[in-house]
Amino acid sequence: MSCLQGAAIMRGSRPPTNDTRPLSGENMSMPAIPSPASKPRLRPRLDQLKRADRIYGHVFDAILEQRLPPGTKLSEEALGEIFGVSRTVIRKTLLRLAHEGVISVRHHHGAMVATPSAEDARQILEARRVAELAIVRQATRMITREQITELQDLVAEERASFERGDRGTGIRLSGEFHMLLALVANNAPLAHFVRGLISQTSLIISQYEVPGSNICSYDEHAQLIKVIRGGGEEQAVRAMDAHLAHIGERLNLGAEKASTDLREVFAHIVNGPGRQRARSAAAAGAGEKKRT
Amino acid sequence: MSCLQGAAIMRGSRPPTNDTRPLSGENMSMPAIPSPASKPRLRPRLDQLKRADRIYGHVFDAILEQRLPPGTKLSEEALGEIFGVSRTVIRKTLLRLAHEGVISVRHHHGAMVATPSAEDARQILEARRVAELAIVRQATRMITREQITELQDLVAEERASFERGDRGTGIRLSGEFHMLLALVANNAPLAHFVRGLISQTSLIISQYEVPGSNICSYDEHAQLIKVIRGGGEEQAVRAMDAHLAHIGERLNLGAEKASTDLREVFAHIVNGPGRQRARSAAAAGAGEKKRT
DNA sequence: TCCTATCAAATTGTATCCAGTTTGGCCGTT
DNA sequence: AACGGCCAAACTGGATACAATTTGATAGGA
Repeated sequence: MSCLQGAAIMRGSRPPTNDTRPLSGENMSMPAIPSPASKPRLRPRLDQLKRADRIYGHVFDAILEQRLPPGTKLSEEALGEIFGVSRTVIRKTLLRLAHEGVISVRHHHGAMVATPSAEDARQILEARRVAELAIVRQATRMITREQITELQDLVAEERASFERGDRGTGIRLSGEFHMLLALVANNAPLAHFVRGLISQTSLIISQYEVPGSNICSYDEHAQLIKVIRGGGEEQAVRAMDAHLAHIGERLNLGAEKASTDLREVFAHIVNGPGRQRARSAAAAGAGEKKRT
Repeated sequence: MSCLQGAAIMRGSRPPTNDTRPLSGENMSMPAIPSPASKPRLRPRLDQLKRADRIYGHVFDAILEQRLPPGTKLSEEALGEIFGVSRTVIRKTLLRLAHEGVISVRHHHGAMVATPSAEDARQILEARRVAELAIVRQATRMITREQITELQDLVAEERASFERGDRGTGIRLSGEFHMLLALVANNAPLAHFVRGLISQTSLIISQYEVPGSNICSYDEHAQLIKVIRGGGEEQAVRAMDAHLAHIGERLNLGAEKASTDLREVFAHIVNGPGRQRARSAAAAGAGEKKRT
């Protein structure tokens, strides 16, 4: 596992729903992502964030660093007790995480860490490809010398973290690399989109990565910087494409994990012998995605 | 204005944060968007949605159809009274709308319909271009004859709505066209992303469209279908690119609207003669986007 | 012994209540 | 008369209390 998770940059720079500027007439509720021009301020001290944001950050990090593996139940009461707040704040946090796709929430069933299917994984990686190729192309056009230095510093940190065995920080920084690149491209919606995809990629990796492949990708990041600095758009796009492809190659998406969608598994059965309750399942599934 | 707003398909098919499937082992909290293969069920009756979803839908539609113009204050108490629920439910709804970028929420100031800046608009349209070009390419590869028929029916409805003067429905259907295309491409994250961008485009149009340009785009949609049916990916991409470009051309993004970011307007002033409170503004603006 | 139905514990969803913040108005001072 | 500060009303943020739903367990019957 390597190079595709990210946490801090995304969390810190985005006091999400209720930050904002106090005296502005214009206003875009798009998550406030600082442009690279103004000292991105990657990791604002957690202390000075609002409680809800702090909790969000902690849970987010825990998920990305896989201390909370996919499928883990996230009880509102338990979380509230842990962080010393009422369920109100926890619910707000969970709603945000759900919206970003890292947890799934079911009516009257609570929240759990998302367990993307192989098909989900395929779609997410493809979406990342679409977004990040556009980002790297734009970034190659716009990047300043200062920003190149920032990226290089980031990769240096990333490498240092991995080399001194601090895998957690390494994973985080490797995600931040992709985020910082997105900020360079100066497109807030795209950056926000990629941020979510990166975090979901983390879940995918923890589920589908083949055991042996513990290759870290800071060297690919360094290579990417070189190409971007060179200014060749198409070359940069190809480099990013290859980088993302390598991520996909380390996954085993061929065989779906054991636990898949039950209704799909038993789709051929006309009407199960089960209790009448089976009906409610079908009804609840009305507006839901159904691939194939 | 035409062809870029959308409401129903997105709302209806997406009992957002707390829908989900009841008996599935796999689970992806990505918004559940039905695939085109299974009768998309574009407009499930509002009656059978949960209250929170119903309210969300009503507000969402009102914003997209510009019955709630940008800048409108959305008081929790007022909304709660209108829909006959407590503020709790309203807050949940507002959080969701904020996540999707159609409203902006400020700490202790409440929610208001978003007023994207010209720069926001530029970024949103560019993001749409990135996403929709990829979508149309993929859709051209995968589309079935059935899906082509669905798209044609949709455009027919769209045209009929406009021709009988039902502009509201027309606007909705014209957005649904883009959404349906995204569903054909069979990539849930991309479809979700585009959904948000489409709704934000609606806000942009209501702010920046030049008065004269009341051209409706069902003919361009029909043309797009033809090209897609033809199967030429590059041709389809070019057609979509042109279509999106036309949207941008109808906007006046050159001169920022009157009300822009105050801090930017008075940036050249060293330190306003104002009360000490000016400081808090600067502090609150710490983690916020700062273009240029 | 196995199956079914009823019931209770647990947990989420919703409403209400209290606290903190903002904002506009009023009053005193200069 | 104008400016600055104080105060109260309005509204949002958070916590607690109550209602609804799920789910596992237990008792009854075939």
